[in-house]
Amino acid sequence: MGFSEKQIEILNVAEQLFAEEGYDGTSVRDISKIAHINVAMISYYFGSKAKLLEALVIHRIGSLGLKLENLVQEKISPVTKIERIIEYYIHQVNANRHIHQILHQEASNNKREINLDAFIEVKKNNISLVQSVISEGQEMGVFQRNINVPLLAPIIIGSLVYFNMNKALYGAIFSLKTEDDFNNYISTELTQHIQQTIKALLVYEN
Amino acid sequence: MGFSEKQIEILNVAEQLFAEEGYDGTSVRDISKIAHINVAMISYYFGSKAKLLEALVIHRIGSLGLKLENLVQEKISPVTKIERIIEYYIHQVNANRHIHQILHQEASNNKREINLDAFIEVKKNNISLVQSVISEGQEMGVFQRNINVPLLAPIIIGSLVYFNMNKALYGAIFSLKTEDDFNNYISTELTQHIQQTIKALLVYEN
Amino acid sequence: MGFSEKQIEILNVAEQLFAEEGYDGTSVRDISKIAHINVAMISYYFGSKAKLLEALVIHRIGSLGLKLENLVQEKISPVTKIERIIEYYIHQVNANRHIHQILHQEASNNKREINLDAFIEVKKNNISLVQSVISEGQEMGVFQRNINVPLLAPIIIGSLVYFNMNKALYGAIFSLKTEDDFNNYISTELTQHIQQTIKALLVYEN
Amino acid sequence: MGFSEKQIEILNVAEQLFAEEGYDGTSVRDISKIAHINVAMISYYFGSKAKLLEALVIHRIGSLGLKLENLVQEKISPVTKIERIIEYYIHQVNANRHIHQILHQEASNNKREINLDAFIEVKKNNISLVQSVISEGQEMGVFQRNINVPLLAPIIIGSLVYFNMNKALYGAIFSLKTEDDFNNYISTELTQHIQQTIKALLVYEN
DNA sequence: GATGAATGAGTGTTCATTCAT
DNA sequence: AATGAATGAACACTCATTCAT
Repeated sequence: MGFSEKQIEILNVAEQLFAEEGYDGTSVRDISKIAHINVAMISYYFGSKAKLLEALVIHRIGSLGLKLENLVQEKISPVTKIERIIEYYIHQVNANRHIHQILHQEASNNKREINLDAFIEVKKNNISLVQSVISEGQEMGVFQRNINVPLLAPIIIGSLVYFNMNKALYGAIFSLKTEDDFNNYISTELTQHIQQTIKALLVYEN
Repeated sequence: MGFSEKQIEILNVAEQLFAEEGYDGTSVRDISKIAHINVAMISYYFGSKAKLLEALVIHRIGSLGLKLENLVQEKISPVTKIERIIEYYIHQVNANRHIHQILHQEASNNKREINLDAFIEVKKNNISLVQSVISEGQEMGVFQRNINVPLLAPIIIGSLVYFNMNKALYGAIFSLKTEDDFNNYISTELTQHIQQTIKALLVYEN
Repeated sequence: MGFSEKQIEILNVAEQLFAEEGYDGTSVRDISKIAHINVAMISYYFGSKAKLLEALVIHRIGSLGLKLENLVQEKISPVTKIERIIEYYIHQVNANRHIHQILHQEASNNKREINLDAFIEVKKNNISLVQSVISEGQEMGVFQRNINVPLLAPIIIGSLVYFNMNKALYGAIFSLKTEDDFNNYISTELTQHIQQTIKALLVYEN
Repeated sequence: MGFSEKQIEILNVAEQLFAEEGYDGTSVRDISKIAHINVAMISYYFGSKAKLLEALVIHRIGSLGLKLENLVQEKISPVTKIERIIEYYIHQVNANRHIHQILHQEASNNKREINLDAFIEVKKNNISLVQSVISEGQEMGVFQRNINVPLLAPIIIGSLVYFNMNKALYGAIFSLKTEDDFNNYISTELTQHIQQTIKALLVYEN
C-alpha cells in the first residue's frame, strides 16, 4: 500500500521485466539496473525477489473489482450490464495485462511458493457479482436458465489472453502493426466479438 | 526427426519439466537426473538448452492438426462438424497441454529466439479449415453472416487454457480434486459449454 | 570507560552473541536488534564492529586480577593460598567465560588487529603473583624446587576451558544437563580436581 | 576417504585457513584462490562449505586413536604407559592442532549444524583406554584410588591448547620466536611438565 | 560416441558502513 | 545526538557449457 516513489519505480520495472522475460528469466540485477537503484535495495525494500512479486501482485490487484460492484447496482438492463461488465473486464485485464501474464505464468508453475489466495478471492467475488446479474436477467426472462456462470470468465478473459499470446498470428491476420493497433482492435472488434458471444450464449435457446 | 531413444527420453522429460517449472525454472541438471543421462549429453545431443526447447517444439508440432482435414470433409451437418471440431480441438490441445503451455509461455517471452513460424502456420491452416465449415453453414443458411472466424479459436482454446491456468479456482468451485477429475470435467462440461457458446454465436441473430 | 547505558547494553549483547556465535558469526544487525538500537549506532558509538570488540575486551579486562593481590598477601599457608588462588581463578574465568572464549577465539585468529597487550600484561602480572607464593612455599620447604610456574596457568585455565569446550562430552559422562549442573560441577568437582593436581605437582618429589 | 589429489589440496588449504581465520572468517573464494582451483569446485566436490568442514574433520579424525590401543597393551609399567600416552597424545594433538582448533571453535558455537558425534566417540574411547591403564596401576598399588579419569584429558590437552592459544605470552616468557621453537618447547618442556603433573596426581597421597 | 571433471559467469542475499537529515 | 535510507562489496551457491579422454 504505502509504497515510496522508488519502490513504485521498482515495481513498475519489475512488472515489465517479469512480463517480458518471465519471473525466473528476470534477475534482480536486471531490475536494479533499469530502475537505477542498488541491487541490495530490492531485498531491503521487499525482503526478497519472491516477495517483490507478491508486493507487485497486491499493488496491482488492489485496483481490480472496485468499480464492478457499482456497475452491477446500476439501473440498466441485464444485457447492458453484461455488455458493460465485459467491456470493463477486458479493459481492466488488458490495462493490467502484464501482471495477468505474470500471474498466469506463475499459476501454472506449481512449484512457486507465491501466495495467490488474494487473486483467487477477487475472482470468486467477481463470479458472484456476475452471477447476480445473470440471475436478475433470468428472473426477467431475458436469459436462459442453464448458464454455467463460472465458465463465462474463461470465455472473456481466455479469449483476450489467447489473443494477446498470439500477437504474431493475429497481427498478421488483422494487419495490426503497432501496440496501439492491438489495443485499438481489442477495445473495439475483440470486445464486441466477446460481447456478442456471451450475449448469444445467454439468450440462445439451444 | 530422427531422434534416438535416449533423445526422445530427454525430450519427454524436458517437456514435462518445462511445462511444470517453466523453461528458466528447469535446469539441464534436473532434466539429466530424471532422464538418467549425463548432463553433458544435452549439450552434446541438442547443442544447448535453447536448442533442446526448439527441438522439442518441432518434435511435438508435427503431430498437431492432422485429423482436422478429414473431419472437415465428412458428410455431416455444419453444426455437427463444428461440434466435432471443438471436441477434437479441446482434446488435442489438452492432450498436448504441456507443449502448448510451453509455447504460450515462450510466445510471451519476447527475448527467446525460438522460431514459432511452423506453429503459426498450423494455426492459420486450422483457421482456414474452420472458415470453410462456417462458409458451408452460411451458404446453407444455418449460420449467421457476420462471423469473425479467426476469433473463434480464442474462445475455444482461450477458455481451455484459462481453465487450466486457474485450476486452484475451478478445482474449488467445481470440487475437482484429482487430475482425472479435471480431465473429465474438461471433456464433458467444459467441452459442452464451449460447444454451446460457439453454436449460440453462430446461429444467434443479434 | 565512560560508557553510556545504551553503550553498555550494546556491549552486553555483543559479548553474549560473540561468545555464542563467534565474532564473524555475529552481525551488527543481530546485535542492534537484540539491543533494541539502530544498526548505525554501533558504527556511531564504537567506530566499527572490530572496535566494538576491542571496547568490549577493554571494558571486561579492567575487572580481572584485582583481588588476587590481596589474596597473596594474606597470612595463610602457601598451600591454602594456592588452593584459594585456584578457586578464585576458576571462578573469575568461569564468570567471565564469555569474554575469555572470545579472546581465545580471537587470539588464535592471527588476522584480527585487536590489541591484546593489556590482556597479556594482566596474565604476566598474575604469573608473578603466583610465583611469589610458590617461592614462599619453596623457602618454607613445602614445595618442590623445580616448578615451572608459567605453566601452572595452562593446567588450571586450560582444564577449565577444555572442559567448557567439551560440554557435550562431559555432560554425557557426568550426567550434567542444565547450565547450573555444569556450573556446580565446575565449582566443586573440577575445582577440587585441579587443586589436587596442582598441589600434587608442587609437593610431589619426582 | 577416497579423496583425489585436488580434493586433498583443498582440504589442506581449508584446514589452514579455518584454523587461522575461523570457519566464518574464511570464504570459499579465499580457499579457492590459495588452492588454485575454481570456486565452484568446492561445491562440486564437497556439496557446500559446511560439508567441506565435515569432510575435513572426518579426513583428519581417521588418524586419531589408532596407535593408542597398541600402546596400552605393551608390557611396560603403568607409569611408563601414562608417560608414553601423554607424549603420544600431545604429539597427535599438536600435529593436528589446526583441526583441533577448528573443532574447539566450532564446538563452542552452539548454532553450527556440524555433526561432531564421531569426534566425541573417539574421545570417549580414549578415556576408556586411559581408564584401563589407571586401573592396572591401581591394582598394582602404584596409583592412588580416587582418580577422576575423564578429567585427565582436560589437564593434558587443555594445557596444550591453552599454551598454543597464548603464544604471544609464552613466546615472550620463554623466548620462543619461531614456530620450531614452539614445537620444540612443546615436545620437551611442556610434555615433561604435563607428564610430571599427571604422575604427581596419580601417585601423590593427598 | 559418450562422459566425468571442471569452469567462468551469474544467481539472490547479507554484510558493515556511510550519508543526509 | 541520533537514525532511517541507502550502498558497494562480498557471500555461498548454481548455472549452462566445455574439454580431455
